Amino acid sequence: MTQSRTHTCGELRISDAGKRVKLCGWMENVRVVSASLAFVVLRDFYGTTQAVAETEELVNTFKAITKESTISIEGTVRERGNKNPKQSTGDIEVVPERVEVLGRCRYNELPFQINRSREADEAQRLKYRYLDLRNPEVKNNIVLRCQVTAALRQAMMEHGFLEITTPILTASSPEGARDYLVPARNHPGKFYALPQAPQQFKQLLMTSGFDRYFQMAPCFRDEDARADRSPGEFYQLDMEMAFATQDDVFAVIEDVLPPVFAKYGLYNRVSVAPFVRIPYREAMETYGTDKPDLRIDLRVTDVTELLSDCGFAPFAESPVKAVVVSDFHEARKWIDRTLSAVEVVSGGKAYWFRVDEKGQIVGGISKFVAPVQEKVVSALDLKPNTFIALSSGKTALKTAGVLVKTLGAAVPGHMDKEQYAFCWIVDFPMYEIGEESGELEFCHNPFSMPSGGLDVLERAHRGELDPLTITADQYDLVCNGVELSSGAVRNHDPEIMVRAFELVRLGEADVKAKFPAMYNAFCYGAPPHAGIAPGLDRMVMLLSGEESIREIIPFPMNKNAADVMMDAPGVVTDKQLQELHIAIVEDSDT
RNA sequence: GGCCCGGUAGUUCAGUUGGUUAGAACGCUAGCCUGUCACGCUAGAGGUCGACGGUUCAAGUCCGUUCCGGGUCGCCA
Repeated sequence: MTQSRTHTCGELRISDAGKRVKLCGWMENVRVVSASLAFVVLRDFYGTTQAVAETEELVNTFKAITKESTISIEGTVRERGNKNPKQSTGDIEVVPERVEVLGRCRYNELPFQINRSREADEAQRLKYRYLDLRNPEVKNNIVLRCQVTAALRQAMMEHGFLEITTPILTASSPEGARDYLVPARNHPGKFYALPQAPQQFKQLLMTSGFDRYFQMAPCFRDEDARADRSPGEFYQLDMEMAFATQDDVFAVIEDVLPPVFAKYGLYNRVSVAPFVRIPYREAMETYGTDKPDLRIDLRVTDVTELLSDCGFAPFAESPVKAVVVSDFHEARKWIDRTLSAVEVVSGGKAYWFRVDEKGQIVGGISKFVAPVQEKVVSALDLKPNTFIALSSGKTALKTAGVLVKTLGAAVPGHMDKEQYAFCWIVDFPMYEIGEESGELEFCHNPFSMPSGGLDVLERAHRGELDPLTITADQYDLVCNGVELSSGAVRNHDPEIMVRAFELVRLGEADVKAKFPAMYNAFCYGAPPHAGIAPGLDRMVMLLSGEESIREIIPFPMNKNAADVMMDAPGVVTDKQLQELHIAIVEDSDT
């Protein structure tokens, strides 16, 4: 290229008519109208511009170039005879005098058509992600991600936070998710781990006196994927504040996130500070989940007393939960389809009956409910045309939560969709009875400060208080039913830490063994501190409206944590293995 | 690891109770077309129906096994 481009493909307007320009880009399409008339669409990052070929020679030149080759076009801008109001550059076209192929596309058939790549098979898209990203619809999500990242970073700095990067090669942490391990060449038999989160480092920074820390932190967890959970790696807006309480953290988040959501999201209605706060137990009881979607007006009602004796076997000696949906007019087929979708998602059974237009209980398990119709109708205040979905057994609450979410979204009139509705889930329990062990265990993480501090723990140790009633100063940030983040006021006191561990039959030695740096550091005078880490990927998902997390990651891995484009994970040479003191052992179990 | 859904042309899909030569759209190739913009028209090429095994006179279709992809439960302090 003797001369660089003068304009981008999204730039030229009617006022540029007459100018001599040079454009570069991908040749998206050639529309051949006759032997001596063709229109060429040139695309780059910024947009598309049409060029016109008006001689047989030029038409043949373009016909000979494969689509998606990169080319440069030098020529003159001209007002179009037929303008295209749908295009920002639709008033003009370029009459080429010189066309040069810069990078020839060697294939006349691509794995998928660029402008329709979103419809293509996902494995193909991921293998040819560099082609997929040529599609403006796909590319725009990545642009959005950059803008959101930049806006969050700027807002955090305006709030006095310093961005500090923490190690990627670090120590394996004993709890939580599976670690990604990295063999240490100079330490035979030893491994680094990729951080599941910069948790301990940010707490150490607090101990060092960095008052307000944040980081666009890469986190690595070797756990299975979901539609909203990328396998392997993800990013968090990780932050921590010294001498801070729960309210201080909430205030920062309530100040930082809403403007970003309003500016870059699909909806400009966004919760304002203070966000609704819902205690964990209340959320579970009324929404059937710890990540309620406040845009939905349905609630879970406990009907155990009302229905456990109705003779329907699955309700006997089991909690029974109901979701009452008013103004319901869907058909039987719809009900079957919707409830079976609920069962797939929740893993539990869903039952139903409804109140018809005459006020009679009909359909589903009505045979069992009709005999106690009066009691049920008055207890639940049932009006005609009401649908009642029910769940029971071990998964009653969870299934009810899925019912709320599914029915709320599917039945007209129960969801005010076009908004970002934030809430805080607070007062998480500190301890629970472990399902396998049957003994007291930490519910979430042992870093959180128990509400009430040392005093509460001492009372629990003395048997004056059920440890299961102890809550932690721990909180989740939820938006539209999506868990964006967990956070907590941390336990910065070694003594409280030890006492907290002792309740689950561990002691000082265990604390020291598990978190040596943090325990030692806290023994040198640590500030009370608190923090949170909203997931960047999930936020961008909400803002873009995408339902798959892969749509907002530049180069995502597939469900099985494989990068089919780079062929990772892949085999390595024997020499590499030797240097790392690694021997491959075949799986022997059958 | 369990469960659910899917795998048919380069791509996205249809394919009825098993039945003659497996179709459509887009894309591709060729021809026609002087203002297209999802250009249009005509013709053509393109298939190991994921793989293996079975049932049957006959399998894309039924059965079994297996591989791959997605969703979900477990898991994700």
